[in-house]
Amino acid sequence: MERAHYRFAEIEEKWNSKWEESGLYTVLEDSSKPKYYVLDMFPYPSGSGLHVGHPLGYVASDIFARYKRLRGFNVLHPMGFDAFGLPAEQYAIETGQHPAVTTEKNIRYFREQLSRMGLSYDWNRSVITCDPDYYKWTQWIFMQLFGSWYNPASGKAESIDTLNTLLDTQGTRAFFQAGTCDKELSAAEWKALDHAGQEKIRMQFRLAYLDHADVWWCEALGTVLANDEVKDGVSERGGHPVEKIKMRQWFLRITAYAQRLLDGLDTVDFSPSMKEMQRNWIGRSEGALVHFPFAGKDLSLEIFTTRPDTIFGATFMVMAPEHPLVAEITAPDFRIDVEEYIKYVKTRSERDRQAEVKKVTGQNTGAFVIHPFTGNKLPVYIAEYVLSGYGTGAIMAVPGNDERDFAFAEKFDLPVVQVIDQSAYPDASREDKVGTLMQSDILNGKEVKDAIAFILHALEERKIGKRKVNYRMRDAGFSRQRYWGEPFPVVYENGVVKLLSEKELPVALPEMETFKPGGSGKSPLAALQDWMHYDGPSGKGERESDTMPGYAGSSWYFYRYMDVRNKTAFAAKEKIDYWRNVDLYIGGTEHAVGHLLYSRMWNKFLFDLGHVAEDEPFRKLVNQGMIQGISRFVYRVQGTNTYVSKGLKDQYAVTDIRILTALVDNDILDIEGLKKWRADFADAEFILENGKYFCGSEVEKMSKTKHNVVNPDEVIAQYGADCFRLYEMFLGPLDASKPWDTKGITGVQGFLKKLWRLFYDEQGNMRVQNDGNADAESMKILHKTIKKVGEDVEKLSFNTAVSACMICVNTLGSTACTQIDVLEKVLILIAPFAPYIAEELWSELGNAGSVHTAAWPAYDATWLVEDTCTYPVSINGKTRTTVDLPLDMPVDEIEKTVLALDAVLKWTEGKQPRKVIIVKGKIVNVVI
RNA sequence: GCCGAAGUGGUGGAAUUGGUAGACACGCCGGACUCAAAAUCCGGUGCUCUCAACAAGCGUGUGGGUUCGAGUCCCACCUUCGGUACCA
Repeated sequence: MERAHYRFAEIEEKWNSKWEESGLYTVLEDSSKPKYYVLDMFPYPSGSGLHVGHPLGYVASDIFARYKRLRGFNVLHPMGFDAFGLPAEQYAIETGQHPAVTTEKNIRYFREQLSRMGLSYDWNRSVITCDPDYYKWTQWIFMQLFGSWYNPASGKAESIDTLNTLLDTQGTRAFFQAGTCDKELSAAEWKALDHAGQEKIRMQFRLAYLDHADVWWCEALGTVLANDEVKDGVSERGGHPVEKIKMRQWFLRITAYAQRLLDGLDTVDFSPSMKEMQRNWIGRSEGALVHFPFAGKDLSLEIFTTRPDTIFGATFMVMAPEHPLVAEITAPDFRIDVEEYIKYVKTRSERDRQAEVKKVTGQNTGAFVIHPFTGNKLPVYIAEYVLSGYGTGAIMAVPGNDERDFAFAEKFDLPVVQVIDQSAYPDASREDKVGTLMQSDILNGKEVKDAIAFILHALEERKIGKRKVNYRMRDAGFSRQRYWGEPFPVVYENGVVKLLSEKELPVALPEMETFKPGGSGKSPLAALQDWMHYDGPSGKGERESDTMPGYAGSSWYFYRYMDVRNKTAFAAKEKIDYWRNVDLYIGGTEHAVGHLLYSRMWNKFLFDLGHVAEDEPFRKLVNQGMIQGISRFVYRVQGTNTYVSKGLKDQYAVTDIRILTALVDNDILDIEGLKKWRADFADAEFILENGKYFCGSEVEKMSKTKHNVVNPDEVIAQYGADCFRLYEMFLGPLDASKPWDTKGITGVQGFLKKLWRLFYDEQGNMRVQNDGNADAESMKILHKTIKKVGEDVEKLSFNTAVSACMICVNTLGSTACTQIDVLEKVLILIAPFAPYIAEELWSELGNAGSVHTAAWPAYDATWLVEDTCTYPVSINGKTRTTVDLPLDMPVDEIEKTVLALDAVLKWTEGKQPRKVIIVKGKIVNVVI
């Protein structure tokens, strides 16, 4: 191989196959080394392949994994594919290609792309969620969830058997009182129930259970739609009307874990903002349940409020339009209007209902409730701003202390009563919990905090209501009316659900010709009558036609990596005991409240049952930012095929048109390229500036339709994987979103060339020697860099680490350092970032082993000491001069020297300074 | 709307976490090498006034505040991005 130039293509191909042959990244359990588990959020293998945004996190985790290996850890660093999902199914409906086929093709392409990047995954441990050997265990975990309940007494999940024992001996009374069961039964009454009746009660406890819930139904498309597929109240495809309908569906009782999910956040290393998002999502609030009896009926309205102190300010009630009592309590004269309003609400998304605060809608039901303290009659309304899923689906409206209630009262001309005197708090808003109660009978004169405590006591004493901790989070919907997901391992016998036996796992997804919906909102599977009808070891009945959602397979995959081929368990106990949990998890913030909460819940559940070793799955979480694309625009003069350069576009009426980003270099358009790109530009005319056409640009999400996608394959082909990796990191901090502009890559390319040049001269002769004479400047920069890069990598501040490497190589170039000890250490520092070139040069120095199994160098602090220091001298905050002083000069000595400087005397005009500010032994400011 | 984040030169970003703003790169300008180009190397580059230098002034989204000192802390606002429960 010619040595004069850095030939990345040859080097990378050579080492890629050598590493694979030698199994360099194969990892086994090894109790002699500390373990470290570095995990990437696995990708959904979409049809368009990877773009330059995907590898950001993968490169970062790879650098960290390599660094940890150099530090002596046994590192588990796997990768797999989250392969079930909606896009593959939609593609199948459109093209008739089986999702399994397209998914497999996509995965192959993803793997090929990933393998070029020099990522040190142990591919032997790869998982694919749509593989029956994998989803067998997803189904198995579902069976455990179905067979378990959350025992509030022990604070953890237990087998449903312990619930049966409790019910047999005590009935449901205690659960009824706690609000977790809707029937109050004695032990005898419970025992008297038939199987179906008992199962109905047990359903209220199981961690995976059946219930009814809304889905978006589109009559015209004959299918259930995802929220994403509904825009502005109509289907995104075709613009057909949609409405919400109720369907029987599976749920996971994640709310049982609400408090533990909240508490667990204190034990993990997530960013404060990530914890905040999860806390807000869980949304714990302390308040009260209060019963307001309906006038003239033997019924009461149960409401939840966080402000029981304002109960005397309640002037009306608002129920969610979906509230089960609405039909029953509506007065005859109001029935038509109420039904009309409910129909309107059915077309509204939950987000719209909350988002449009300016638009106040609602409807009087004609019913009244009796205020339990005053005996006043209060009208009852329904309104979309009250959601059925939160609290009890009904509120007492206190317009004096709630903005939305106030807006509602104004619109419907309802009374507003001020019950809190906030005059002592002029800056407080209407909703702040401060002030003194007034017009509130027994609460008058009390501060809000005391009033809350007092009224809670009064409510409980009079049996009108009780304290209640409420969570905003709802149970997780676990059914999808889709084909491309895990089938449920259940059978319905006369409408009563029952698990299949473990021996029948996996319940394979049956083959299908077409993937069209199964009619009346059912999944495509409903059309497979042979499959739907079950007659096997577990009895006779109907199967479940719904499948599990995307998050089922992704909620536990990190355990399967520990023991991918296990046939008898999702992972062997001893492997889980070795690897325990994920030490560093890297992925996007978009999963903050979805995937990260579900997988934490599954983990806690598996932990309760003794299947895993740790209560939390992820010790440390780092969120990488999104890499955006730069969209380029040309400006067409309206009604012509003439395009005007950006600087002149204001003189015309123009339409902005996105063009292929690759056709633009440094804002200047390649006109010939554009003409060839698309036929409609073939005979376009251009109005130029200084003989050039300047394009506009905008930073946006990378997507095919915006023509701004940059494919890593092309970048790697042109610059090499090492260069690509370095540039991904050099772009900016890991957690920031930033646009990709390939132009800047020449900077890191130059760095790699300079690195090469440290080892080979222009004739290709090796320059490195072993004469033991590195000059002081080389030693200083080396040890400074070891310290800096080590600290930066620990902080995952890879952009600054790369900068430090650049400075180091530049400096060693100018000192003409050829000393082997120095250069070997530099190679180890660079190895995690640019594994190929480091390996090549390392082996060229005559090393037998791999640079990736070397030891991270230690720095020698004696080389980091400076003899003098430049002190800035500021006077009244402005830097007036600087002075060089020895580092070991005592502080009072420094002070004397500085105060004697001409520049200082000039500014103080001989006066004694008022104050001398010294920070870390430096005089930074002299105040006159 | 609600929850979370970000805003620093022409561009990506750095800043010891309250102490010399603009490290390191890209781009641009000038120079060397070359018949020429590419590549490479050297120098310059926040803005304003100035032929230029010195000096000065202004500068971290906007408006206030705290401080000897604010990109960093506090208050209000603007813009952009992520999530908002069936996209993954």
